[in-house]
Amino acid sequence: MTKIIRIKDIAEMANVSMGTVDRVIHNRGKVSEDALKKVLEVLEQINYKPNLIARTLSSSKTQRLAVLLPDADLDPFWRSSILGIRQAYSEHNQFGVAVSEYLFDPYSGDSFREQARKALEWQPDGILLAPTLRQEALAFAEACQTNQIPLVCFNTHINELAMLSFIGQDLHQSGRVAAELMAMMASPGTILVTHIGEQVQNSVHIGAKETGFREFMAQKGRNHFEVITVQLASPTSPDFENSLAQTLETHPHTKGIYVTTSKAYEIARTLEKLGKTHVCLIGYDLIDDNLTYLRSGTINSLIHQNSDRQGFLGISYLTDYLVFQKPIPALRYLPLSIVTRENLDSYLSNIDFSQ
Amino acid sequence: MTKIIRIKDIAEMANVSMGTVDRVIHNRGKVSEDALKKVLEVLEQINYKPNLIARTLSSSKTQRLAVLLPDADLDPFWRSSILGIRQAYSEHNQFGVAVSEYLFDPYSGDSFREQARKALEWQPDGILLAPTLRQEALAFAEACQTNQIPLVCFNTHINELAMLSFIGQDLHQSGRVAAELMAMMASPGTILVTHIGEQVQNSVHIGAKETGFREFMAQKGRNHFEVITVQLASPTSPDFENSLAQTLETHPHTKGIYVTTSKAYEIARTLEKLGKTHVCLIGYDLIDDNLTYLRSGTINSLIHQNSDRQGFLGISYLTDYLVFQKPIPALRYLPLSIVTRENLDSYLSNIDFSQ
DNA sequence: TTGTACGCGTTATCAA
DNA sequence: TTGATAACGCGTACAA
Repeated sequence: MTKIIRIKDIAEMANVSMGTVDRVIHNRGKVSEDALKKVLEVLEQINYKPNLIARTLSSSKTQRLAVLLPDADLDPFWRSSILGIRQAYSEHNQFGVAVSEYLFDPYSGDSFREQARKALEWQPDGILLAPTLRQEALAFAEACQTNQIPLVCFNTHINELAMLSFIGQDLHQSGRVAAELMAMMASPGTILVTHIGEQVQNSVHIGAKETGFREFMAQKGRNHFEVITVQLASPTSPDFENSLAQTLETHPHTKGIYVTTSKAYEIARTLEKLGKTHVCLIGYDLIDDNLTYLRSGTINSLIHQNSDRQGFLGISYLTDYLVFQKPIPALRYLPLSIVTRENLDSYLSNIDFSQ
Repeated sequence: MTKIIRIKDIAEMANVSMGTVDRVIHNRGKVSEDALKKVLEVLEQINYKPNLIARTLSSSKTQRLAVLLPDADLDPFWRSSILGIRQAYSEHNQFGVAVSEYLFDPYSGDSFREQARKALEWQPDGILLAPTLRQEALAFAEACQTNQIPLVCFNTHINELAMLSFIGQDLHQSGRVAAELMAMMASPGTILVTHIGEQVQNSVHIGAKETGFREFMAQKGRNHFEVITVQLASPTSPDFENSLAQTLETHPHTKGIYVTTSKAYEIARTLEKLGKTHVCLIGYDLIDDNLTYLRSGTINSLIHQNSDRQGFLGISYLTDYLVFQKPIPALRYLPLSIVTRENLDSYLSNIDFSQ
């Protein structure tokens, strides 16, 4: 039971006032050589840990956090991120944080720039960003830097982008996990890899998953599998179904399909129509459409990106950084969760974070 | 931007003093009918949320949390629980909680009673318990109840035990997940189920996993698998190896082994000696010995109980309940995480909880 | 029964 | 450059 050391105690030990100690600790200057030395000496000896409770109570400035992410109505993938963000907000707003959401069209540069402008206009103290568009994100990050606003990114990693922290998953390893699952579940034959629903801009992003997938298959696939990358028509176009049917005809020994995006349900729907549900289908993310087909068995497994947790951690990190002045990790990879029919419910019941 | 409503504000609105408002909110009595009514009226209209920061700063009473769990030196399974507990402590001790650990021998009633006694002697405000021994735990829970000490349990669920909250996993579903994995990975043949390392007391505990396993196999196993429960010699005895070898001889078509405890490494070690690593082995928990064999491929998959998270949540729940007076869930099932060679590292890098 | 005043540890302000 | 002091919102002890 070591008693707590307060600023007041330090002041007494160093024979100075609390104000001086405060100035030294936060090095705000305006301290004489002499006083500085005395205080530092005491600080060396004892292990001062500031009382964060008292600090937040005192400096009751509310920190404004702007969140920039795609509109979930345009891509359901983002629904769970928002849930995590709101959950974090509801847990942290008592520490004096305000969160404002700016939703953009994930494929429209104009939309992004518009929302980014609004976000900066709000004069936030921190920003959480899902950088779906490379060029636009880079420009925005620069704006943040010149404005001295800390930036945390999630979901999509962009190398050259300067940020405080990134929260997401290891895409390369994620591809390996998918391949491992495929090798476990599919019969020997042809495996299709498709990036349905993704834009060209994200080629790096996508490449990592495919590279990981192929790497595993080359190392551990025992030559049982032939991996072929296919480009399908957009799922919104009427050609989509034909395009898939034709691909399957071209590759009659197709035993598995790896969808590197959250759009596996589009494939599943068509496979059911074509009566080809025996094909082993692996995709990403626990969005409603995917769950339907995971339950019916057409989708065999989903890799869970923990998007809810990504959002939650994003807000938590910014709060820690701004409110509590805690150090936060520069990189946080979340687990590559393997979800099947049998453990699905155990994940769904954990979408809340109350801890 | 709704401004914060303080007790002072309520007092002004109701034309009473802060003291009166305080008495009403915490219903400590000593309030006249008249004043009570006025304050309640205001409270109805506005949505008062007490400032938890100020509350904890003010009432600087430290809450004492006693933790009762098995000594990790006697069973490595408990190592990660402790890590989670300590992590939670390090994050919450600024809110004025003190944690004291009481470690017992998981198979000794005497040891448990001894530690339980010490724990109560410490006069804790809340208790976190891993109830490995049924009878002893029930008696202890009663003692807690008569002493009015809130009790949270984790890992092992005991039905009749009165507690504030339970944190663990759905054992029956866990068995189903194991079976699903087995059906994916093992060739048709005999599957052994073994409860190695568990005591008879926990038959209910164990039964749920096996029931789930058999249920899945009966429903979805397509008669490919014959499930047989085997009782092996204790892994500490010299007979262990022989006992397993003999079992494998008795069941020559053995294609898989499901170990319902964290002791899969004992089987793995022997399988390697016997040169039978082709047998599909599924077990529980990311303890070091298991990881070695998961990496070497002798163990095919581990179901992760998130024991670290269990401990973390246990402390968090008690803190929420005692310090912040928040409601906490009566039951929290954690995900049934499927861990393979490829996604293992993504779990290991997440043993910290900094959020 | 009611109201007031002090303390929790820190930050911020202001006079010296 | 310093030190004293008033907030921050709540709990509590004590006086009215």
